[in-house]
Amino acid sequence: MDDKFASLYLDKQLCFPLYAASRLTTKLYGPYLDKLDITYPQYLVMLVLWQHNSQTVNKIGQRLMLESNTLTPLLKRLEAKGLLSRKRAEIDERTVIVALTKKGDDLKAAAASIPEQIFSSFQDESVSIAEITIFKDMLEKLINSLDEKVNKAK
Amino acid sequence: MDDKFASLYLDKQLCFPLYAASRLTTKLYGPYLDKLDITYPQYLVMLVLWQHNSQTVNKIGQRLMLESNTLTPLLKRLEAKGLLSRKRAEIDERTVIVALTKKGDDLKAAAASIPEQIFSSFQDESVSIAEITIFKDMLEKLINSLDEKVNKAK
DNA sequence: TATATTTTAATCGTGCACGATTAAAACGAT
DNA sequence: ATCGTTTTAATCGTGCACGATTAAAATATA
Repeated sequence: MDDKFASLYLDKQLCFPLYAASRLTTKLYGPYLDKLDITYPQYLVMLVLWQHNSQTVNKIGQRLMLESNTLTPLLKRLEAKGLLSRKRAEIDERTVIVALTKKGDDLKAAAASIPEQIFSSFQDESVSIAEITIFKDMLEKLINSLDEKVNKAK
Repeated sequence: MDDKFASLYLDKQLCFPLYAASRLTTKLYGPYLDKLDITYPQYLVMLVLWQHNSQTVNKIGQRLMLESNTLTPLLKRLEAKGLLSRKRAEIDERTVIVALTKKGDDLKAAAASIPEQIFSSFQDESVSIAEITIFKDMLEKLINSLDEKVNKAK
């Protein structure tokens, strides 16, 4: 059966599975993050801070591909939870330095088991580690390509 | 260098690339969807309706993995644009039937070139069609696995 | 047939995403 | 040194996502 609109079928497109997979992944983290009382985007910010503490809003944005319009309110919420501090840099008053508090740093220990638990929940599946590695490589290639196209103006 | 928190590094995780790829994909569609005056989630709903017209909110939700709390307001916006109609089914007053209007159906022609244009923007890349196919298969496998884990209660 | 249960869409509140704009600080070029 | 440009974070408005709840209709059960 020939259909000149076949390209518009949902299942022919790459865009929907990416969207669905991303949302499902967020939900998968849900129960673990509830225990830490943070959301998934907040978790990503904490990951960045646990790996490289004390950095500008801009730097966090580069690492997560987010800008201040998203980050500023999110960082304020994490500040309100007592997990980080925000203060203007003396050397350059335009920038705001975000740094973990003791409480924020301590949360790292509670979060340490999450990747392992997420990972092991896939162990009984037909998806091998080798496959996941290939998949992640392709995903990163795709991101680089997309990033170039989307941000070509900048 | 040994690091007991290495698993918490952003670049070791699968979750972030999925999140980033999904957001970048949405942005890539941006310019094309601006011309149709719809958003990306609205485009997904239209794809579903172009493929199978006249269905309940529930059915659309199954296809996009969304629920009425997200869909109802979104459908109302598309209704306000004159692209679809919403009305209670006579046979079962609980359900709402969503159907394309003439205008909504006509938009299909304008959208028909989008997948091609998106696809061709990757042509100069090092990503082959074969690779994309493998990637999509893995993505769907991942979605099925995630869906099972996330919705195991239901 | 009454009553309990399930299904369906809608509503509400919170927290992202993001385009567009703003204000202040820093920088650069004359 | 001054003035225009760039950089940086913040603000604002709109539109998702989604957990929790609600109300009405349909269905199942006693």
